[in-house]
Amino acid sequence: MELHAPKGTKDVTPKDSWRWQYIEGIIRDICRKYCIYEARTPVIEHTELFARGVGDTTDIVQKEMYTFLDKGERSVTLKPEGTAGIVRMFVENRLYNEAQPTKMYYLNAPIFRYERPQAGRLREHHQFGIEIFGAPLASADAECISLALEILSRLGVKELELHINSIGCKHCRPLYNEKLVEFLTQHEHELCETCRDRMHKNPLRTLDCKEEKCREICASAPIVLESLCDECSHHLDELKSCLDAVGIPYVLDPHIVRGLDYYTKTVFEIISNDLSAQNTVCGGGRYDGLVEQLGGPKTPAVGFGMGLERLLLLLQNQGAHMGEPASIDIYIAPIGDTARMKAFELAAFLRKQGLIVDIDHVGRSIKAQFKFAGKLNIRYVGILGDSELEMGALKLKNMTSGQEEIVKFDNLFNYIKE
RNA sequence: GUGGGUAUAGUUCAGUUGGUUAGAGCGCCAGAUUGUGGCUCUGGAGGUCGUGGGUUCGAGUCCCACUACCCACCCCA
Repeated sequence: MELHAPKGTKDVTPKDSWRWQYIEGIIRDICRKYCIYEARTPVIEHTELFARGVGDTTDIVQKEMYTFLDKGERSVTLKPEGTAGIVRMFVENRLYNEAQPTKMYYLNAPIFRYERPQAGRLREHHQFGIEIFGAPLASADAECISLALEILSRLGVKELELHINSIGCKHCRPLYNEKLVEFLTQHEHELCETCRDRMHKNPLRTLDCKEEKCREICASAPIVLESLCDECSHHLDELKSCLDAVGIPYVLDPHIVRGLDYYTKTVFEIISNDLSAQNTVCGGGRYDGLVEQLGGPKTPAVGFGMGLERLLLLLQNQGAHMGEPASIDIYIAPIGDTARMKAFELAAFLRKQGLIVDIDHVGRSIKAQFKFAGKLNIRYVGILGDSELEMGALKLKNMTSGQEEIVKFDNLFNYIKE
C-alpha cells in the first residue's frame, strides 16, 4: 500500500527547508526592529474559543474546522486562524496587567481548515502574524501594515496592492447593516442564491461576492464609509495620514470585508496578481471588541495574518532570488579503511572547532566521492589516503578554483576559516 | 459542498485507427580516467501503464466504477 500525506497537506523536505528558514530569518529580524516578540500557543484549543471568537455564523466555524472529541470527551479544534488563540493567551496570562501595549508575533503557526485544496490553498498551512494589544490609535494599524510591507519588500516581492477599508464599530455598523439589508431586499430577486442567503446572516459578505450580477448591484449599494460614526471615520483618516506620512500607497476599497466576525474599524488586505485565484498574501484588521468578548478587560487590538506557503509561491512565481542553501566548509574523502576511521575522528575534531563538515558513509570510490561533493555546496574536499595519513595532513581541493594544497590536520581550521 | 481536467520509470513527458519485448530527456549508479567533481562519450538499474471490473482473438490506448492529484467555484492566508 502506498502512503501519502493527507489531502491538502505538504511536506517540507530537507532539500527545501532553507527557503523557509530564509524567510523566517527576515521576519524575525524585522519584528525585532519593531519591538515585537514571539508568542507560541497550542495547535489545539477548546472549540468554544473559536465559536465565540471567530463567530459561529462564519463559514470557518460552520463548516471548515477540524473538530473532535479528545479521550476526556472535550471538544477540541485544530486552530483555524491565529488570532483567537493569541487573545486567549493574552487574557489567561493576564498580560493586560503589564505595561501596554503588548506586541507579539507568531511564526510558522500551523492553521487547519477543511476546504478543497487548490493553487495557494491548503488544508494545513502556516502563518506568520502579529497582534498588538492595548493600542487604540490608528498609528498601530499603520505599524502593522508597514511591517508587513517591509517584510515583503525585503524578500523582494514586487507589485503588491494594499487595500484598506473600515467596517465601523459596534455603534455604527448595525445602522449600516440595516441600510444595506434594506437595499439588498429591494434587489433580492436579482442576487445569486448564496447572497440571498447571507444577506440575512451576514449582509456585509454580499459586498465581497464574485458573481458579476451581484457585483453590479453592490456597486450602487450604500457604502460603509458613508455610515461611519465620527470616531470610526476619524480613525480611518488618521490611518490614511500615517500611511501617507511614510509613503505607503493604498487603495480605499469598500468591498473588502473579511470573513471573520471580530473585526471592527480597519480591515486590510495585501494582494498580488502573481498568485492564482487565491491572491491575498496578507489580511488583517482591528478587533477592538474581542478581548472583552473572551473574558478580558476592554482592550483595543489590531493584527494580521500572512500565509507562508502563499508567500513562498509568490516568491517563486516572481522568480525572486532567495539566497542559497548553506554551504559546507569541508567534505572529507577517505581512501581505504584505515583512512576512513581517521576521517571519522578528524570530522569530529573539526566540528568541535566549529567547522561545517560532511564525510563519506557509503564507501564510495574517490571519484564517486568527488562527484557527490560536486552536487553539494562544498568549499573544500579533503583527500585522506595513505600518503596523507603518513604526513598527518589532508590534500585540500578548493572546489571553486580547483587548486590543491597539503594542509596539516592542526592547521585545517585556520586555513579554511581565513 | 459543487464543477472541470489529469493519472505511463525517481521526475517531466511521448506512445499512431486497439496489434509482438512500453520509449525519450533530466536525475540516479557505474565505466572511459585503478587518487580528483562540473563538460563529453559509453553502459546499467529502475514500470503490477493509479485500482477494480467490462468490451475484444488482442487494451497503456475503448467503456464503466472507484481512488488520488491538479484547477476553478465557494472561502480565505
